[in-house]
Amino acid sequence: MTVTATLPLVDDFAACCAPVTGGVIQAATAERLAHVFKALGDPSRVRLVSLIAAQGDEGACVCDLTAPLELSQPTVSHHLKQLLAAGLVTREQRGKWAYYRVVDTALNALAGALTSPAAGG
Amino acid sequence: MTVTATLPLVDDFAACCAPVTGGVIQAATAERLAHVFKALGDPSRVRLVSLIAAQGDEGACVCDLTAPLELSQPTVSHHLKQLLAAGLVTREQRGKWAYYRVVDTALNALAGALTSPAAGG
DNA sequence: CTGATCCATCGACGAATGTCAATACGGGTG
DNA sequence: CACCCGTATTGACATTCGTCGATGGATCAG
Repeated sequence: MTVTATLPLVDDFAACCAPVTGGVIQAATAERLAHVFKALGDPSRVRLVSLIAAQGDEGACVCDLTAPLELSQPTVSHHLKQLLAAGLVTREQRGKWAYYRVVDTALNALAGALTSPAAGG
Repeated sequence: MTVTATLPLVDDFAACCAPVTGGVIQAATAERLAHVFKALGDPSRVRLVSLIAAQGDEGACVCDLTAPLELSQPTVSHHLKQLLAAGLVTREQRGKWAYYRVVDTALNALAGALTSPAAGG
């Protein structure tokens, strides 16, 4: 695994934090990264992440998310499912409500896949 | 606009670096962010960015990109167009060839939209 | 000018996506 | 038990997307 790139896009994204910039990434890695990016590739889902993040540890239930997005409840559930599959949020059933929380480490890992390896080599 | 979020997703992505975590983002901001994320939401384009980044300042021409991706030349051009529209790469016509380069600042800004405001806020 | 090379655009096609209304599931409440 | 409420799933639909082959435009070699 030669390291010649000046860029980012971790070579082993799933393996956490990824020292990034490991030259050209593998096809499988690209697929995993693209899956996460695609989850953020819709305005509604970006807003969803922002709204959920704004609730912090408390989490946000679906009923709080439909109004600000002006979307139907099934559509919101659909988007949440994709964010969940991408590992960007977690789901916890508390009584009758489902609470979603943002996975900060996932966002940080994603950011790490984008930025240079701190030029530290 | 109250600032209560613990999260990211810059409130003014286009305005650079974005102090991020400015509470809930605007719909327009979400749209711009989603547009960029969507550009990275395809495995081929993620690999493309990685391949181009590996060429550094020299840049990469299309002819060097079709083989590793095992895609037709029109398809690669199509993907490059999207990356260009998202501001993730630049295009420079040098003689007969078109050279693409990665825009590091765009990747950094995107990463900034994902990470917390350094917990300093 | 003729031909070859690099690249972008066009047209087409199957597949995936975002959205909704309707429905089903599961947990509280009476 | 029956009923309501919050959520997920299903089915449908128009739109977008990823891909290719064919074509066109621009540049370099003869």
